Amino acid sequence: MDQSKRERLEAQGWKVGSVSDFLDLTAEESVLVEIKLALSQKLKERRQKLMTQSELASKMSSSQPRIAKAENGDISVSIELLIRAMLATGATPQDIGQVIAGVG
Amino acid sequence: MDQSKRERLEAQGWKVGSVSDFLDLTAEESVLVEIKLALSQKLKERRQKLMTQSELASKMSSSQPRIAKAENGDISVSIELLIRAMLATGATPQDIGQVIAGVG
DNA sequence: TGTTAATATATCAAATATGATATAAAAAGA
DNA sequence: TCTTTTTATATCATATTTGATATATTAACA
Repeated sequence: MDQSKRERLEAQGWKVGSVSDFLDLTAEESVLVEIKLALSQKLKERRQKLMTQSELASKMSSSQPRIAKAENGDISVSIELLIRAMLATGATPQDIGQVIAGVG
Repeated sequence: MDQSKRERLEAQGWKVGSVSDFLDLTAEESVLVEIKLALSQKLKERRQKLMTQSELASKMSSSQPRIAKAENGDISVSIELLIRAMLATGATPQDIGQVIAGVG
């Protein structure tokens, strides 16, 4: 993993003290992180083409700040919320599956 | 949706009072339920070939009862846990993506 | 520039999900 | 059958995730 990726993770609260600490994440843990980041990024991409964060938030009875966190890979956002948000942008299960399959 | 599917959902705690109540789920909500059920089923299928529920539970520092709930589509199990469990059986992001893409 | 719209950050109480434990039920094998 | 293993169910204190709110920052644009 390169420096910039690590910094991006750390900035969002992922407990990454150092590269070697990061390597202590099990393979499964880091795949999970990567899945979340991939969903975040795709969500942002889709949402920006269609509506504001506030509009998306109403569509799914959430809040604008939570959408901002979802799009920025904040650690407090669950995969569940990311998927709900993707669906609210009109993404199909195929779209979502493709994003996840693209990890790794 | 047929009667048996509805009964399966209700048995797991999904709030499905009647067929028409069920239809009040937004499209997004029911897709989310279907994604969870699809992951549950695939998890059970994979796990059974490889190990006991207890063994899987240790691998991911969870508990046997929670694996049972995950495999049976219990409403208290998050997509997050389902994905963690899939990964602990050796599933790849591709495997998981394929399951989700297959919904709908 | 100034004004407005959009996004980001911080905090928090309430809701939900968690692993643990105990134990019941079912399945597998003698 | 009896015994052991495996899976299911119930309960619960703890931890995590949630939407809401307030507000700061940034972007868009007149």
